[in-house]
Amino acid sequence: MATALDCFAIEGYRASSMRVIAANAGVALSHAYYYFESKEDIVAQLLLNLRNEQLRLCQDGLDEGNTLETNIRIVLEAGVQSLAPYHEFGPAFLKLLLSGEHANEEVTKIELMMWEQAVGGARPLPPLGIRRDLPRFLLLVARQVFTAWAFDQSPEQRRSHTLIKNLAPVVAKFAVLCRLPVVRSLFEDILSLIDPKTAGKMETDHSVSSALKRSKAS
Amino acid sequence: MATALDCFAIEGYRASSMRVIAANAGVALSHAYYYFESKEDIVAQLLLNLRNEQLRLCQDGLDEGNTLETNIRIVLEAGVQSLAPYHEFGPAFLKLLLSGEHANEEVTKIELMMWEQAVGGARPLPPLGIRRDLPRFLLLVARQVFTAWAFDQSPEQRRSHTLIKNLAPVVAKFAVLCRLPVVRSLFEDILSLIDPKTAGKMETDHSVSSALKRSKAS
DNA sequence: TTAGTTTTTTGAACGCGTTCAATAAATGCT
DNA sequence: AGCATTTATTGAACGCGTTCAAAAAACTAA
Repeated sequence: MATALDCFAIEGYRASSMRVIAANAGVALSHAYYYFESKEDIVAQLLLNLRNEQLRLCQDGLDEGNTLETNIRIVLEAGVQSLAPYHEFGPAFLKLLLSGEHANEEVTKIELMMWEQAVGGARPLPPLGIRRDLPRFLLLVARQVFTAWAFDQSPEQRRSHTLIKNLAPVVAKFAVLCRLPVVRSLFEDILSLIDPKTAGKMETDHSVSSALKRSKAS
Repeated sequence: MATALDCFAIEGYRASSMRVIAANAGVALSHAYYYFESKEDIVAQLLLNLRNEQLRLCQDGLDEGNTLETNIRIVLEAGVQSLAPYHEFGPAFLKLLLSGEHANEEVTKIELMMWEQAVGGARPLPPLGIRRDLPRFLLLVARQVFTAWAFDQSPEQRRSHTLIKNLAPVVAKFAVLCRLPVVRSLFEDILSLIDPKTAGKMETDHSVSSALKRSKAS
């Protein structure tokens, strides 16, 4: 594992074939598959390591009574900072996360933990009504930033940094606006979209007509 | 090309290796690379074909004075419907779109065209202030739905259909809420995030205060 | 017709991720 | 000790996407 990570860091993704990693570790190619199920497996472990580093990186900045906006920036910046040396892994990371396989539950757990700290440590505290769900929403936003970062071809991923800088105040502002009932219900609608709780019980196409009726009624 | 698409439709993605496609077309393997730069190239053309089919599919439903919500649903549903036979291509499609390579500009053009029709043909018309930018915003939303669809493992991608059904009213509602200045500025902030027009000249964090001031002033 | 040039088409090879039957080494049991 | 069984390690192979120099065919000009 250590050899694989070194290999990744030094030689890069494309150059770090299974053969190269195995050779650098002094074992046969096929022996690598005795320890790892696949190459994706190694990438998954790398991502987990990097998320732990992100957690460590941003732990200092949080819990100091910052603005929510500042905390959002701290977490996101720690993310791109820890991932920066492995930017070429971006698409592979993304595929891993989106496909929902491997041990990405652990990754999600770490990410959620960070966002809970970011929300809980923010002063002033976000509106009470959304305080509980805000971390999950921020996780969603962060995944979006991650997607943008993964394919960011600008030098040193400048565009991703700019995105973070501009996105943080928007999200923080949105959180504040959630005090207004209209915005608040929007927030809840968005969150309810991603959870599979109400999945798989409607059958007919009555939804079309009902949608028409509803929009006419309102 | 026709053989390749047939192959994709009949045998599926994984089974349709370059060798199989070439054999089915009655040519040598290397000859396929005389016509296509890579396998990704074929996938790109397939996606373009499917977007054209989506355009054709939803052309009937639009331009009939539907609600914006209905139009959103029509376009999104036409999307998943046309893509359904090629669901296993999802990750490949996604990588193609996100990496911004190949002829995906043409794909984006078609998508934008559909959203312009969806917005322009909606009755009542969306708020004047956002009418011009709404298509681009909807394109953004659609890409998000596409991402979810690509990795949707539920039978017949039910979850994606549910997502569309629930998402459409939320987005339509958001569009209506854009009459409120606070929500409207949120909308503009989000849109300004994705365009690289204001990229690489801001240094200070004045954007925070300006955003707050704007929401207070309005 | 013939020679030269461009366009099509091919076979063979490369490195990749992955699999598998086989051997070698370590371990447990009596 | 010796044998049996589990664990570690290997070499060889498979199919994949891709490349490339060279052969075949088609075309052009004298």
